Amino acid sequence: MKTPNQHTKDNEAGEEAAGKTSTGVASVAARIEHLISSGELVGGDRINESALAQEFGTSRGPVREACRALEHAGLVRSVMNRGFFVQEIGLKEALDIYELRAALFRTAGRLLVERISQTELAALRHAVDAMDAAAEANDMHAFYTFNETFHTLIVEQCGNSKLVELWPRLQTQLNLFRRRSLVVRGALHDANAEHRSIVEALERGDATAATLLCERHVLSGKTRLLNTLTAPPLGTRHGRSAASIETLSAVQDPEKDDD
Amino acid sequence: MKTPNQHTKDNEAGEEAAGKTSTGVASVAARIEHLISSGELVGGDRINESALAQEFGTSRGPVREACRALEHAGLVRSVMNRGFFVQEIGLKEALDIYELRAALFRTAGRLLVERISQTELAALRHAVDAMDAAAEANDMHAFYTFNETFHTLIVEQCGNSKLVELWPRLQTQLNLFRRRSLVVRGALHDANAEHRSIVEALERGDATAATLLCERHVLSGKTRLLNTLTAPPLGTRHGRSAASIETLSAVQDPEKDDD
DNA sequence: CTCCCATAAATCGTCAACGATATTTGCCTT
DNA sequence: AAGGCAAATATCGTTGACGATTTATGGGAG
Repeated sequence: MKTPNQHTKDNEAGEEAAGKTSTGVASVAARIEHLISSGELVGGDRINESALAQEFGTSRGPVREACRALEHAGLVRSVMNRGFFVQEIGLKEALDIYELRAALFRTAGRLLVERISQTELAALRHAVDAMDAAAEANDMHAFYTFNETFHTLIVEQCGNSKLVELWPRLQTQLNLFRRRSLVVRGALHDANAEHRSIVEALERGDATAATLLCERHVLSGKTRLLNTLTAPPLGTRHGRSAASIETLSAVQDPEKDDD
Repeated sequence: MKTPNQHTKDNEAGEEAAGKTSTGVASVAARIEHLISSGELVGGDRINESALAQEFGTSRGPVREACRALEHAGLVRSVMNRGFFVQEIGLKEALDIYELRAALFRTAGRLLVERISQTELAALRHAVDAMDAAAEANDMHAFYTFNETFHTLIVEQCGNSKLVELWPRLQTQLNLFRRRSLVVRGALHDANAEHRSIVEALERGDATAATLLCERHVLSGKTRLLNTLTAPPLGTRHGRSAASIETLSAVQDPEKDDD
């Protein structure tokens, strides 16, 4: 898939998936980001520039630059004379991010109504159907994937470049929140019902409905997160099977001592 | 664990926790940002690392890191093997930023209603009154200043740290837009009327009104920008007086105090 | 035995230097 | 003379090294 032609003429030979037009720094930043999102680097952990440089087969310069970029991206913070630390995302900040995502998604929906095409609508419908199927099959990973594509589709087609630029950044920050993907089974159907109503609003061209539904969908996600946090961690509800609650992603924080 | 004996360092007190504490890099980034906002570096211009380094009395390393940070801040873009270029903000992107600001300001208003205090309300009222006075006196600079404080007050007190972090970044990006501060005289009163109604909604604790008014205020600003752009640059409309249209623009801030 | 201070190790922030790539200039060919 | 190719310049990306500061370690005093 070629990315739609932007406006740069000197962008040739699709380099890497990162898409950043810079240098190896983008690759290094991506790898650090992966280290973080994969859980190898947990919030609050210090980033050893020399070690990372050696691991990446590069020098400290690019690592430093990547960290500086990630700092403004909100993934790490820099402390004077002590280096870079992985940003810790507490519950408060996670909820704050949900608010921002709601605001952005709302705007995306509002803008998208005016310019959505049939093919994009079809793609959205497909994603929703796939999520329904995944929810039925209890395939959390598939659900998670199609959920992301659904949101990404809406955001990336809304036509607001800055919003497109901002959305994944918030998503990544949110992924720093440890118990991110603790999803209750029933919530999947709820969430997808919201997805479906969003698509229906888009089909009708109902701007106000799409706007409101998009906002409320994210805020519902915020509520769902709160529910999963206040609710007991494992199935005390039915006790039928641990499968009713899936921890899609590593709730692993085996050992973490800092400060 | 040891008592901090000699802590007589006269650094900027109480800023370390914010993450701003890094090194001279922050200072370099600030200076580059100032170079951009002051107009010495125009959109599309290339950033000569060596020259800047020499001008700042530092080396290329910090300059590079600062540029990398500014890249993720949206002020510059990096092109492989060609360096950093000042980001060009066209009309389309400026309008996109207005949409984002509207979404964020809307959320700020919604959140602020629940937690605003009397002192903050008083501060807002003071800003509005000052803006009215400035509008009467046709003092564009004062109006601009109090306008900024008004928005900043609302944003910074909304309680959403991520929003507080994001708002000034969008503001700075918007400042890259060339004819940013082309303001029609009558628009000042309109804008301040919106300000006043926002404050009134906040006083009443009317959440829905505050939310809507905040959003529409920014969108009105977007419309005002469009009007100033589509309208002829100097008063050919009424021809009454050139004073009816003020170009605050070239005003290029006498003193841009870095926060 | 505990606490405190001096010393040692580790790591960061910064710098100057080296190869690599883009841009410019000048010469040669048609 | 115009266009294209090749050398020359300028600038970038990266590297390794050097102080500066923080953290860990060990010994001595109370």
